[in-house]
Formats: sequence, structure tokens, C-alpha cells
Amino acid sequence: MKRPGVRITDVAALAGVSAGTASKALNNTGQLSQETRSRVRRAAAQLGFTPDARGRALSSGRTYTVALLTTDSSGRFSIPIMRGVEDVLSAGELATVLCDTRDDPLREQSYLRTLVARGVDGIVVTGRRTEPRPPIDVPLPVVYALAASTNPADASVIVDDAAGAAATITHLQGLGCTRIAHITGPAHHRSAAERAEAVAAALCTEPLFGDWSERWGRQATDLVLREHPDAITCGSDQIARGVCDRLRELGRSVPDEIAVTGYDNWPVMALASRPPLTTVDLRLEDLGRRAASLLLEAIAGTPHHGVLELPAQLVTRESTLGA
Amino acid sequence: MKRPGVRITDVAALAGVSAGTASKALNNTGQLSQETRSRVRRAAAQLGFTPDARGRALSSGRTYTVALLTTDSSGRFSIPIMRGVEDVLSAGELATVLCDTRDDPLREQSYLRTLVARGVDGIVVTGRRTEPRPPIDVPLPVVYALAASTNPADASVIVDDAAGAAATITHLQGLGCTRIAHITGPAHHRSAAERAEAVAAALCTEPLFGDWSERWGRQATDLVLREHPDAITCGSDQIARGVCDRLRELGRSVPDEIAVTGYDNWPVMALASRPPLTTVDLRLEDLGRRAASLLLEAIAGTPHHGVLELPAQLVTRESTLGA
DNA sequence: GGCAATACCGCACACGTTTTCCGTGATTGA
DNA sequence: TCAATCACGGAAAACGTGTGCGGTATTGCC
Repeated sequence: MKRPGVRITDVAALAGVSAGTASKALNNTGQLSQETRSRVRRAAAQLGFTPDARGRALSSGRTYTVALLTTDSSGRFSIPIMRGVEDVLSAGELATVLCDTRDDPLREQSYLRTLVARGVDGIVVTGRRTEPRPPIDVPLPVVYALAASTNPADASVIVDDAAGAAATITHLQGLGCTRIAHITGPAHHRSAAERAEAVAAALCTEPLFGDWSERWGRQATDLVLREHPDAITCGSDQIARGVCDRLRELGRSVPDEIAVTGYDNWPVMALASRPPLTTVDLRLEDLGRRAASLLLEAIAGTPHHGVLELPAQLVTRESTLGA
Repeated sequence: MKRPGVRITDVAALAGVSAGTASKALNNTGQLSQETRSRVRRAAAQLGFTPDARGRALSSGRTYTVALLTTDSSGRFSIPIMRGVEDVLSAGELATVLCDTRDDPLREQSYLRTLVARGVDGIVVTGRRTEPRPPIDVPLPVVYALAASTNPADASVIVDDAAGAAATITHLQGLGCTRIAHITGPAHHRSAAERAEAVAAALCTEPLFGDWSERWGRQATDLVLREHPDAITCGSDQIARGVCDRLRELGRSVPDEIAVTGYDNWPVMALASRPPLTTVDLRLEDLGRRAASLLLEAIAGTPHHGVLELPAQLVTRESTLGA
């Protein structure tokens, strides 16, 4: 794939037309005869012509690039989202650049400056946590994913955490469980609070708040066992894995004696757990796809407003269903 | 931060010079009086001027963008590498775009086309595995990270896996261990084979090949215990975690009876393990930094050739040291 | 005071594409 | 048959910046 720098003028010359005409033929614009269009197309294909993005960007204003601005340095959430975003955008011949702010406001500002200077067509903003975040101030289309903007006029796409948590409860109750405990992360984390609220609303039970670790899952297990539960729903897969480990150590069978559910469907946790976890998949790729679609529409001139809640999906495995 | 589209002509007008002169002043080129330079700089600062990357790219040929091409969809390896790359490049005002090929050759080709069309200044190629990979065919500076190019004339930066594995052995021997077993992943994985070879060279012992899972770690533990080892080195943190779990189930104390080491220093495994794992950190950020430096030099016109092996670092934790 | 050298800056073009405007030839309707 | 309309394609400007070359003013030197 040598790049002899074939320009649109070369294509035009081969097709026997002017550069402007060649451009119109390749972009389906202007009024040209069908015969001319296909002749130019053939010439372009023959020469292996790929339009230079620099010239195109300068001329058309559009740069066919969108940025994914994330604070999630681990990539745990931003990678699946990015994959969804790319799915939609690459179909439209757009490129995606990933900018990791590492939770540093200065770095974020710096990124925004260069993104605007580069003339990206739009930005998807996402984060590690689900708490609403202050909007970014750029004269560009923006869509917030996972963490909504605090400005309700902005477009945001988030996961319906309450429904996800409720789904685990419904699932467990359908299995005949009646005494269901809830162990989750810090109360001041929105994701923990929202899931716990949904659980409490269904069960009238008191959630146990802690942190997101396996260790906390193990500790909390000892606490909730006093209530003789027949199921434990957890705010994350890490906690659930800790719960399973502790229950096994105590000789309590999962799911026969006690069913366990996680949250997030993080493969390294949910699948490595013994037994594998019934959990809630956040559908992050869907989230990314939806965010990208909204962004495309905003770029096209019809922006959306408000937050859109996408459903999560219950994934059942052996921690509630037996082997 | 409104963007009233301040162009270099605006800066030039405010400073009372021509656009060309303003450009030279801001880029430290041409011959200008110090007074003029600072006057232009003041004007630029006052107007909040940021040069438009599109025009700059078209004019200078350079786009001040490099791409990180990865096959590692999980982000487990590519994210730390990207962080290191960004560290170096953002200092030079370069942007990094992440392209995830998802191990699909077609997608890789498609990415390469658009990258060349966009005129990126260079490419860092990385992967999920350490096996050498076929080089990409682009008329651009390229550096391979983690997985070397099969073409020795290309520039590659990789981790010295053999030395990393040897370091665990030295560490264990220093602790007085003499009967050391080795459990690792598939023999046809270069990372497993290379580490196993280093271990075998030091111990004259037979490694156990399997897969990278915790389950295999648990299974293999039962096998190696017949040899009454006083230490087990593992080819990955996941395997090591499985080993620890199994040993605890069997009532064997780690590290008092048997010391255990992992490999990779993957936080969710190495820290969540009971006890936390002594392991080998791949220094992926260093890898990224080094790759970026080499790329910058190649872009500047002095390309390097051959593979550069960077040392890994032993991280000691309780799985070998006691509490 | 005149000449040459030097420092300094402006002019104009280049980069590759898109896009607006306009001209030409053909077609249709009266 | 003439005029009005339409389809088609070309010429040139525009996007914003970088840069080579030449011109001017200033300085230095004799």
C-alpha cells in the first residue's frame, strides 16, 4: 500500500473532468450525469484514491472526528462505551479519539482546548461514576454517557440502575426467596444509593453500605447471616464474589441455601466467582451506541435534550440457578 | 471559553503585523526582532488564540497526532501503555488517538487507511499478547510496543519477560525456598513459554502448562503438591490467585508453608488475592513512554531499529513475605 | 556622507479539498 | 423558430496556516 500521494486532481485528470467535478462525483453532491459520476468513481478506485482528511476538514469545516472524553483511567467502563460509540461512528466514516483526563480538571481543560482547535465534530463525555457531572463549556455538540450532565438541557444517556436492581429482586422472588439482604458500596456513591433505594422499596429492608471490595463482601456476609437470609443481592460483582467466598468458607451452599446476585457483569469477577454470578449487565455498548446516535443527530442539526435512561439486563448464572 | 473563531489574522492585526509575521513569531521561526515576537505573543494571549489544527496540518504536513493501534479490546494492557505514550506526547503538544482493531485484520486495514488519509505523524502498534506480529505496511514512522515486529529492521519495545521470571526465582531462593514449582498458561503462548524457560533454566524443573484461569491455578495446585514444594511461581496473577485459594482451602498457609508469586501486577487480581500477591510489574507505562520517545525521534528523522527490552519490576507483597 | 551589509518584515503562494457561482449547450414550450 | 428553462460541468474562491523570497530601513564602516 504505497501512498504516492494520489490527489483528487489526479483522479479528475484520469476521468477527464475538473477537480471540482470529481469532488462532487465522489460526494454525491451537485448535479452531474450518472455517467460522469461512475467514470470518476472508476478512476478513483483505479488509483486507490483516499481523500486527504486535512484538506477536507479545512474546506468543509467538518473533520469527521469525535472525541470520547473520559475520567475512567481503568477503562473498565469507557472501553465498552467506546466500542459502542465506534460501532455507530465508523459506519459513518467518523473516527473516534479517546481522551483520558485522569480526573484532572486541568488536563480536561487542556484536552478541550486542543479538541476545539482540532475542530472535532462533537464530544461524548463519560466517567467512572454515575453521579451527574458539571457540563463542559464548548461550542460543539456534546452528549453525556453514563454520568449525566447537571444541566437538564444537555443530552445525556444513562443506565436505569433502579430498574436493574429491581430486576434482581424480582428474579429472586420468582425463585421463592423471601428474606433478601442487600450489601453494597459507599452510601454517598450514586450508584450504590440508587440501587439500594430500589431494593429497599421492594423489600423494606436495610441495605448495608461499605465499599466496593471483596473484603467488604466477606465481612458483611457475617453481619447479614444473623438475619438468616435466603438471598443476598450485592451492589457490585466484587462484593458478590466476596460474599460467595465467605459463604463457601462457612459451608453454606450457593445457591441452594442462599442465592447471590452481583451487579455490573464484570467478566473477571462474575465468571471467576464460585459459582459464577447472576448479575446485571449495564449494556455499556448499547449506551455508547445510543450516545453516538444522539451525537450524530446533534451534529446534523437536530440536537436532543434531557436524560435518556436505558434498561440494564439481568444475566442469570449459577449463583441463583444451581448447576 | 467562547470560540469566536479567532484566527491568526486577528492576532496579526492587533499586533500590527502581517499574518505571516505572526506565524513566525508564534513558532519561533524566521528572523524577527524580539520586540515584535513578544508583541505578537501578547496579542495572541489577549485574544486567547489557538491555532487551527486543520490549517496547520494542511500547510505544514505535520498533524501533531499519533495513533495507538491495539488489538487489546479489554484495555488491560493498552490503557497503561497509552497513558505512558500520552505522558510523552502531550508534552510535545501531540494528541493520541486510540484505535481498537478487535483483532480483526479487516478493521486494522480500514484503520490504517484512514490514519494515513488523516496524515497522522506516526503510529504505535501494540497488542494483547507478546508474540511478534507481522509489521504494518504504511509510509509512516512506526514503533511496536509489547509485541515486537517480525521485521528486525523495525523499532520495537518489549518487556524482558525472562528477567522478570528470573527475578521471582531469585527472590524466592533468597527467602530460602528450594523446591519451587511453576504453573503457567498455554505452552504456545510466548509469554508463558518464555517465562517458563527462564524458570526451568534456574530450577531444572518441569513447568505445568494450562490456561490463564484461576480454575487452572486451583487444579494445578493439587498436582504440584505431590512434589511437596515450598514455593509456587505462577505465570499470571489469575493463576496465582487460584493457587492461593486452593491452598487456603487445603489449610496450607501462604507464605509460611508455601510462598506464591504471580505475574503482571494486575491490581484486581494481585491485591484482591488472599494474601496479596508478590508479582512482577510489567512497567507498561514505561513501555509506552519509551515507545513514544522512539516514535518522536523517528518522526524527527532519526529512526531507531531493532528491539529494545525493558526490565520488569518485582513487587513484593504478603504472598512471599508474611504479614 | 555614501556604500554595503544586515536585520527585519511583508507579500504571495502552497497545502488539498469543498463549494458557490456562472457559463454553455441542449431541451422544451409557445 | 425563438426564447425560456434546465442539466451539466468548469473556474475560482475559500478554509487557516506555514514559508521562501524579495524589498526596505537601519546600522556600521570607511
